[in-house]
Amino acid sequence: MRSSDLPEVRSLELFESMSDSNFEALMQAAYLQTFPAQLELITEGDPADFLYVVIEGCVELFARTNGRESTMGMVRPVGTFILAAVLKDAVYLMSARTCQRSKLLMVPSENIRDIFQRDEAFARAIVVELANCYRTVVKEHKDLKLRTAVERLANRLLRYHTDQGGTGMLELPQDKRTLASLLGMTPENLSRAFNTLKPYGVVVRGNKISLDDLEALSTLAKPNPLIDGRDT
Amino acid sequence: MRSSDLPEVRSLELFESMSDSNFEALMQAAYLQTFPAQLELITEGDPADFLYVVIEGCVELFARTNGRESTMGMVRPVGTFILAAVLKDAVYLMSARTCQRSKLLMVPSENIRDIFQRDEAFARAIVVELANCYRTVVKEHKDLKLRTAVERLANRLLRYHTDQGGTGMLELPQDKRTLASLLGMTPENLSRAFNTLKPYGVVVRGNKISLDDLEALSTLAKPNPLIDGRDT
DNA sequence: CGACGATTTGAATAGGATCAATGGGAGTGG
DNA sequence: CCACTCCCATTGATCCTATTCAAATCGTCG
Repeated sequence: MRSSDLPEVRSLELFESMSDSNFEALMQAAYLQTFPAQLELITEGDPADFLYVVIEGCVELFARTNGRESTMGMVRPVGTFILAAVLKDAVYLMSARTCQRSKLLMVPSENIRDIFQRDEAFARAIVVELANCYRTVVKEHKDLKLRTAVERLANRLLRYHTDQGGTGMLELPQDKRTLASLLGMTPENLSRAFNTLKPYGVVVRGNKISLDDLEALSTLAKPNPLIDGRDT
Repeated sequence: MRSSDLPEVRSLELFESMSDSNFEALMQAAYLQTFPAQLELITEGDPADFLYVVIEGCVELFARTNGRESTMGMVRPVGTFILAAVLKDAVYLMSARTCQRSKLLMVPSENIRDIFQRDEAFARAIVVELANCYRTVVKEHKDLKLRTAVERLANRLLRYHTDQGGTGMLELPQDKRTLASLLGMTPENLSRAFNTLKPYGVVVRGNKISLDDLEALSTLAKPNPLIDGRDT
């Protein structure tokens, strides 16, 4: 792989504490590749051959069953996906596709497991990463089970708003279609949810949103750090 | 703690590969305690002081927000809960209460983190356990997002049926009220879902169910190992 | 037997999905 | 630069699912 990409990978929490030689070994075995948009990278049910790291672009995790499909998450630089399947040497539970042209690092899962056995610091970093993944999904699950569609949207807008600096403006980081699926609703329903939020100061112009009455929106949304929090 | 309980704890996947001395140390620091039914053991948002192991009885994990409440999972002997919060030294994301009189082992989280640092085998076991937890929640999340209430119930019945030996009979391992919440619906709706399944050979007598037409039920349920599978 | 909680049933409502049709850019090709 | 096309998003109408509220029934435990 190109060494210019190494620093950002190395600085990933997952890789930063491992030994130099083990990191070298991992990178030796890894592939760095650019994929076009809308390419299905992995399919649920397939054996986990690689751990993926998103270097540039964006990847959508999704799941299918019985003809239906739902977006499970989005991965942006610099983030990894399907770590659990790799560690367990199991099949993927989710499929993944590129949203845009994307540069991905693919680390063979054998090498991950191998070095995991030998590098204590790496093993510990993996635990932290896994625990984060776990807690993220638990929060999403709570979100879905405890809130209505409008509440989920309201809280999501507040989260994006905070992430993007809290200027009263925000940009949706994905299609409304994808956002709808991520929030567990149909595109039509998302559109109506935006209308429902209009009286709360939510103004939509394409994928740019302005929040003109944060207080009202927060009162409706009732954000909860144990669901919406970044880290807690 | 009582040494008669040690073997079953020791044989937990999480503890079985760690060194004897570290296991001793963990157990020295741990408390074994019996709690009455319906006692709230931990509350989401509280700091994670202990890792819990269910020795006898049953514990319900649940979450609350904004006045609503939902069952997130059930833990039976011998299983652990809230490992991720303990490892991250973070707050609990879920609350827990006993369903029945239950005997629990409480291991101070400091000791867990301490030995996790020192015992490589333990660290590895933790990764496996965490990966399992993660994949379980992902499956539950897929279940909720991709299936209707009736489908969720049908698949759940098939799973219990298999777990209990596949004799055509099964027993619900919890209240219908709790099952409903676990499946993300109201008790009333669960009752109606059972009625919907009657033409598919599902006969309900209290918490005892018989499945008289497995083929029809499976055709409706379309079970998917990537959602319903125990281990995959 | 009586009381209580859990479950079931019924009726009305609300929330979301589906189907169908329209509007609105972004990109393409003339 | 403009017209065309295509896809996404929105809107409307309707249907279906699930929730809510209310009441009846069942079962269990004192």
